[in-house]
Amino acid sequence: MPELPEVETTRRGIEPHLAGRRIAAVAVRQPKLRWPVPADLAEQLVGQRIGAVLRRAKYLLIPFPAGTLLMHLGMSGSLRIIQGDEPPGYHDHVDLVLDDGRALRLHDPRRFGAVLWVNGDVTVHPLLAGLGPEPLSDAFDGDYLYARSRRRRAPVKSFLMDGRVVVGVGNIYANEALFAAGIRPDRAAGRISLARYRRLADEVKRVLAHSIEQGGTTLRDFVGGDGKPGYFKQELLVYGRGGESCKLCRELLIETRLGQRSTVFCRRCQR
DNA sequence: ATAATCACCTGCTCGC
DNA sequence: TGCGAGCAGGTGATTA
Repeated sequence: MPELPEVETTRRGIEPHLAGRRIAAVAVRQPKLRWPVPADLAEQLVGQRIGAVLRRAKYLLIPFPAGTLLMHLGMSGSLRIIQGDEPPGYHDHVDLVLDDGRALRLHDPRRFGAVLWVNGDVTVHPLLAGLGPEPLSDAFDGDYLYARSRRRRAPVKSFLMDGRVVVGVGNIYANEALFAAGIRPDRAAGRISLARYRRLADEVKRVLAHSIEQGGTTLRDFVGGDGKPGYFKQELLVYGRGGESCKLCRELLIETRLGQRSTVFCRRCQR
């Protein structure tokens, strides 16, 4: 479910309900996520007051004086605010119970998500230390992409989805941004001009920012922290449309596989 | 260093 | 209706 816009939508949805609250209890019904949920999580969190909910890449971070709660939604995770007496359903693995009788509940069928406690400076944690710039920051632009891509033979789509290059560009938005920029996803990253990378960086920013405005892309049952679905899906131009006709030129869209990921493009509009 | 593949896990759709 | 195959929004670990 979650790409960057969905994670950001979640962050915006839950933060107002968490800020200022103290954590009254922690319930872990299934500790086997991507990594084990720490057995001493409650000891770190109970009694602590939440100030803010931050995001770095697709990680959600809740900082405390002694360390940071780090969460990731993986492929199928979602977070929502519930009334504390709502009984947990199947795949409702973790609750952070708040002092106002509500709770933050993690639901994650595939369990690729994570809930970790990081002591001290979270930015030097191995999961975060090597990450590339945020796509919506000024550090990410066409000149940066061009410089990082020289002599790289991997497909530009794989390059764009590499978190060490830039974070937060998942499969949906990589497909969409490459279509918008008119670049074939299987072109070698090192063989694309500066001008075209400038266009690509602009389209990545535009597509992500617009999707965040729409509340993310709802596939299956994603809902933001406020329970509202995302509205971006209806605007997807290529993702999930393999075999259908291009909305710009009517050519049949090609669906292939790059780096094990479903890839859709138009061979007329993208070169 | 870079590129490709594997792995984690459940649920759903498809073809037979 | 049942069953195996393949696929799904991510990304760290492992292998060439």
